[in-house]
Amino acid sequence: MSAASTPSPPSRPGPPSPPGPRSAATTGRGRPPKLDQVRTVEVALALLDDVGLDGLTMRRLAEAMDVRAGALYRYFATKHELLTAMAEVLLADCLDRPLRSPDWSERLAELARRMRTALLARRDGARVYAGTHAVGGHTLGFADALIGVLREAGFAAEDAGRAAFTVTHFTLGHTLEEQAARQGAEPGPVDPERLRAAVTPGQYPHLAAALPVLTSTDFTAQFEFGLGLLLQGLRALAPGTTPVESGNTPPESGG
Amino acid sequence: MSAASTPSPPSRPGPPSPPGPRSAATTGRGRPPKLDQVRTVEVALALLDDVGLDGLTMRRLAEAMDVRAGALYRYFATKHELLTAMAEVLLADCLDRPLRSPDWSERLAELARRMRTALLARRDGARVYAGTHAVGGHTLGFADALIGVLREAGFAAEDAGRAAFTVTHFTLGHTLEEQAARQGAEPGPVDPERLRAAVTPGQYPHLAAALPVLTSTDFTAQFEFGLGLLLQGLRALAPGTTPVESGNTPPESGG
DNA sequence: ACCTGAACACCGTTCAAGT
DNA sequence: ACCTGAACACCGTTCAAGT
Repeated sequence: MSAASTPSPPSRPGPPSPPGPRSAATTGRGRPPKLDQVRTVEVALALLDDVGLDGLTMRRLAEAMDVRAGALYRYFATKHELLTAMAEVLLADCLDRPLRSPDWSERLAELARRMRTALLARRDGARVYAGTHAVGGHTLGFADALIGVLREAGFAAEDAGRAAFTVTHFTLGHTLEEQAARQGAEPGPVDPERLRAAVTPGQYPHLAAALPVLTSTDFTAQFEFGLGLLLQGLRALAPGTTPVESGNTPPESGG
Repeated sequence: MSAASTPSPPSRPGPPSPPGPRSAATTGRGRPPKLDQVRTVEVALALLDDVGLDGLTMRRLAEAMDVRAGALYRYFATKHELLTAMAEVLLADCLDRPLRSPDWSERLAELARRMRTALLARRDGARVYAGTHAVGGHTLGFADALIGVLREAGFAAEDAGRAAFTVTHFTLGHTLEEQAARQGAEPGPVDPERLRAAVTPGQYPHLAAALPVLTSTDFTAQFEFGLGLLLQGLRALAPGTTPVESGNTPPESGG
């Protein structure tokens, strides 16, 4: 809602693509198109929630939009391009409200939590995100915010970039596993059952000892633990860490 | 090679599966089968390197084994089950040599590095691993080793389990992105080019400042940075950290 | 016991032709 | 300009029938 920018420019640069459909009427002549990029992505995301990534086909999406499958290819050159547009929208709400905490590590944590929440909000969201490389406004804006928090904390651009990668990769890996565990991993029976059966205490003593936490469904606690480790490591690495009191104004007050 | 254990027991427990093919001759009567689980997984991994995960179909695998596609279903109930067996073999070499370092955090790092190396060793290895939930000997053994290192360092089983998850999720997320970046993300042009084009310094000042590291191809440095953050966080959390000297014997010398 | 042949119910993608 | 109809070249999976 509100002032969310469109996920990608309407006219694609590549020569093999058709003229360039906008999100609404193009010329004003003739009847309005039944399809457009924005609505197609919306319907695709709704369908994703219904049938999952493996069930999301161009034919089913076309049916949901009351159109033949071939018509979709006027707006997305490939299914992968559609998935990329979907991934872009997944992150749409991550920056819709300000980061209030004065503590940079808390602001960083908040961004990571928002990313996890955004991916969890739709069925197979993490898989969609992992399978694409969106470079739209939401994705780039999120990455910019992540690096921005770190640079304002005094990190050099290089370390800030690396740390942002680390946080993103951990969040993606965690959410991928969480989402797989939450819905029984596509086919077959539930995971903890198989794990319990496979872990023979004699062969895997440490695994057996940790079995309660390994089969726990408190994924938030798991995520916070990992995030805490990363933040702890970052704090130890942070430049100019005056141990306590003050130290709130960023070194560059440019932005 | 050597004494690598078979990835999974030959007879499957589920009632809807056929009798139970072993890896070689079953009765000794009749001509030997053209297929078996172990060889099928080997050929599938070789085919994966050739054609990638998206090109790996049951029909192509069957062709590579000089058999019709239907025959594969005597050994694997679904394609997903085959992929799970492949994922299991991916980690086969992770524990084939001892962890020599006396420093627990270095042993943990070594395990994470071996996991990354194992996933990178085959095309789309990280995607195969992420898409499955193997519970075979190699996967469980690796998890047991990870938790074991942490418990020997004095961590309680619960924290050890959570930390093992964190390391695994980071490694998976990183390797997924690394492997995607290494081969131009399936279709389309290379990523850094699109990223450079999309990052307008005015809109994304922090992204622009970090662009060199974001488009760097030194993935090992990136991985080591993230791993270092995690280890730093773990060291700060480690119980009974006698700063230097001795402290090598695990709290329980049972196993 | 193990595999073939043939089918079922789908896929993503292309493109002439209609309107 | 936008969509349909119809096809192309595939998929995963099942299962009677052969040997």
